[in-house]
Amino acid sequence: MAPDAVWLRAEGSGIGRPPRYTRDTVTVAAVRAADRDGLAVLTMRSVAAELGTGGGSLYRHVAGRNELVDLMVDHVAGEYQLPAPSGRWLDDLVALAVQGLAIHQRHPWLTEVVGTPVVGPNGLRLSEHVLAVLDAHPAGDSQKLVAYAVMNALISSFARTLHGTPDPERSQAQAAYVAHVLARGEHPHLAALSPESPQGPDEVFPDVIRRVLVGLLEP
Amino acid sequence: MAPDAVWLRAEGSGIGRPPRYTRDTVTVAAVRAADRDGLAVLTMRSVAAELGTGGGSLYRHVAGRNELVDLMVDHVAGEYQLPAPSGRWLDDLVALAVQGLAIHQRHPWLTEVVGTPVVGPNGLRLSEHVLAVLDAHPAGDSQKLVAYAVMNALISSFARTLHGTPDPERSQAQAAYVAHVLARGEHPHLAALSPESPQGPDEVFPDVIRRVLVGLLEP
DNA sequence: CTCCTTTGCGAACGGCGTTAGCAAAGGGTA
DNA sequence: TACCCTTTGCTAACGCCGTTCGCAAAGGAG
Repeated sequence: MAPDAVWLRAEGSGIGRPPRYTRDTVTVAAVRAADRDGLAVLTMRSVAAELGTGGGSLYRHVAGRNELVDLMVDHVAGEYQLPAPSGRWLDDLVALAVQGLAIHQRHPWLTEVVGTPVVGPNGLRLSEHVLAVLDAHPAGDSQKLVAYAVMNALISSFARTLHGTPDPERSQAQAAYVAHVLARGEHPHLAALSPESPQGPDEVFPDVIRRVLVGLLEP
Repeated sequence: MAPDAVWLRAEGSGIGRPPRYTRDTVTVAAVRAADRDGLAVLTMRSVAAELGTGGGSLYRHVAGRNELVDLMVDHVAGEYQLPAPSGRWLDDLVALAVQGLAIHQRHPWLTEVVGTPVVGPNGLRLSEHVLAVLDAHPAGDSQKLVAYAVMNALISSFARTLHGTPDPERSQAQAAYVAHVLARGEHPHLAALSPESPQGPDEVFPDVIRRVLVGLLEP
């Protein structure tokens, strides 16, 4: 028998010793620590220390680290503002993607989360809203879901390149290797790349999303 | 002083006790173990056991686990077949993306690798080839690089949905929660989704890639 | 006041990545 | 052949991680 999902397990039965932390308290502390230090160094003990307690105490409110990450992801998914559809689905989706990129910049650890997309209350609300925006669109369901998935993939991808590498030593070593290979004269197209890009990735992002969505949803 | 990248450090100086394993031997064993068990349970000790030795022995050939993963990624990037550009850049790029999806299906652990794209010899070869395919295209460098990044992001995203979740219990719990929320009557668009998709994601993949690339690279 | 349920918390367990120290294996030199 | 020198293989150990367990503490019900 599989255990219930987090969002189906009630908390605070009302009887017994009253809880000092809630599931949300733990989640907020974890998000704060991850915003500051990143997800790789986020341990149960560090989250507990954020609350002034020991590592084992969290397991009263959270089944484990993975579940805590799920809670964190859905928590920041609640930062999406979902205005009523304007009737112009393309504008609405682009605005949504821009919001997603902003959320990723506020919470850079989001790009370190791998796995399948977490569907908590806020994730479902977002999915529902995307489908509502596309309600009048003649495309089929699977086509709309693919567009949604592509949108999310591009948000993550752009956010990753915007953050840069979290390990400066690694990027330096890689840059040195690339320079060494390019100096050998092979890979002429790579060597001919202009080192400066005319505009940053965050400037072209809305246009990229718009073009991609047009390509996917305009016949 | 940052240490050199893996691909700049020579191995096998010719003097001293001859090595029993090479960097490539370790990489191949790690790829084999990851293909079988996944990246999450791939430990230094398990890779070493694949070679019949102890965990600490690997550090003679590899600086650490992260570097081993880099080697693995670049190793499987060598599976790309890079034929001469045909002159039809769109067909060439779509074929390349289909190859990438096949590589991800042969090595499902690739989707678990996060971080920045690894640039080893094979990764550089692939990038060079993409730029060669787009050589005659009038788009600017940054536009081509964005298209390349989008292509890779979509390959990973599609591969992830194709593999399904690695944890069946988790997906079952999430499905139960989604059913519970949908039964409450909110989220009408989500509830109205047809449970069956007319065609699998791998069938629509080439068309999706083609549409996205057209949207990005056709004015 | 006493029971009962729930929570907080520290210690402990197994496993992980990584390191240190030493034995082993071959080439160079006489 | 015998000896040195360099490089490799391997085991034990360290510190840290996620997780579990057992018990003390805190409040409501009777």
